[in-house]
Amino acid sequence: MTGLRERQKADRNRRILEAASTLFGQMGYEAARIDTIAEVAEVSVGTLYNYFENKADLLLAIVSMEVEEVLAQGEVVVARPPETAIQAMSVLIRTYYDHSLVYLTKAMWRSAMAMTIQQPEAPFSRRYRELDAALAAQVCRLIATLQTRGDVRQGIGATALGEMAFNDLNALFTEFILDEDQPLAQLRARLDAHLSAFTTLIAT
Amino acid sequence: MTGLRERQKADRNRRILEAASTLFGQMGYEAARIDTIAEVAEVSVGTLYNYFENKADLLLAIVSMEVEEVLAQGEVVVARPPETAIQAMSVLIRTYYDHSLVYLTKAMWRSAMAMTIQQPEAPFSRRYRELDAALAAQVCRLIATLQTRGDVRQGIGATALGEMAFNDLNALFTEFILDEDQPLAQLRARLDAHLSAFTTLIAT
DNA sequence: CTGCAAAAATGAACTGCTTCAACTTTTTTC
DNA sequence: GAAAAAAGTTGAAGCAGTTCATTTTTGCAG
Repeated sequence: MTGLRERQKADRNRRILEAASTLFGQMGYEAARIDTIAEVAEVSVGTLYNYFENKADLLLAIVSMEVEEVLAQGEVVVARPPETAIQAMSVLIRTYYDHSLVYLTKAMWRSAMAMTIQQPEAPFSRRYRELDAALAAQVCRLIATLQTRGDVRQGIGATALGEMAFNDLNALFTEFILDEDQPLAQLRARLDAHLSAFTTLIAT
Repeated sequence: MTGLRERQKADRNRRILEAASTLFGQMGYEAARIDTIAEVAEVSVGTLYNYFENKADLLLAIVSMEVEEVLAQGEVVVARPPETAIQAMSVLIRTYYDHSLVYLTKAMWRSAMAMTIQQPEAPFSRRYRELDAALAAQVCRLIATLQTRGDVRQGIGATALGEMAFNDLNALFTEFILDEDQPLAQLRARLDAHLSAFTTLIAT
């Protein structure tokens, strides 16, 4: 693990990710040229392509790091869920939403989403879907907890409910990302409206 | 409307769509070259780009025609919905699902979806989202009918329920499209599982 | 330390979508 | 019906992402 080759490899990987992250943020995903990223990372274009399958793959590596952070934050909420069912759901999903534009722009999200759809077999597309599934599972676990606590009616699996909720909240997020004019506040408002309807359905 | 220029324009448009449709179907979206499409349509590449913004836009024009057909078929179901709530929903959504691979391949769907996300402002992306909204509205209308008929509980707006259901069914469809190995039968099975949970939630 | 094999880096060439300045056709004007 | 204007067509050049044969570097055995 401490061989020269290993260390150089890890370092190049880091430099590429750092360069890409900076440039995507500064000038947007589309405008950032592979040549420029390679130059800033101090590797050749060919080497960059030894480390990442293509440009979108590089972006998805960055997106994945972002989602991993959100997952960790969500874990805190699930561990100690707020009082009411609607509050608990609202706090968890806001954790997701509020974090979404810290490191990434809407354009970056759009490109990342587009790639996972277009090339579902690429390694980082798989990783992205895994993380997405992990987020959905987190929502399911929250609902299961609420069910145990007696805030959500029995008779329907927490997984079924959680996946339904997640799919809905994901759709809201996608619409938010697609509309450059929609502010985060509006996304939050729409979230609350949907959660209100949903919790009415599932409340005891 | 009968000026020479108008007629030539309509004819070129038709020829391009026909050529693209044939080639996408025959050899797949990625493998079909713009040059080839232009050649088959008997126009120059430049002309093709006068009629369509880009390759994906051309694909979306074809996808739109497909969705329009599905919308018309769905209208028949909504006009005379089957006996039970779960049957009604199942029949409507199966109308959507079953029709989806008649003219389009999974790869074509993936490319179309990816483009609407990546370039939301392109004219046919807007059109695609409009059609998507029309499908969602159709589901909402079905639920409203079921509500009037007394099969679905009052107190929650049919639109809220319909949109939630649609987002869920859309997510199922997206997973189907992303997985080249998943057969239509499995999508139908998953649909029934989700609808079962959903109708339990919303039934009177 | 030297030579050899394996691994990795390199960047010029390639690919296929897209653009645009020059050209052609159609319509309008007088 | 000729001339001017408007609309539309054309294909070669441009562009940016990607590939791959060549070169360089690293690890290892003798």
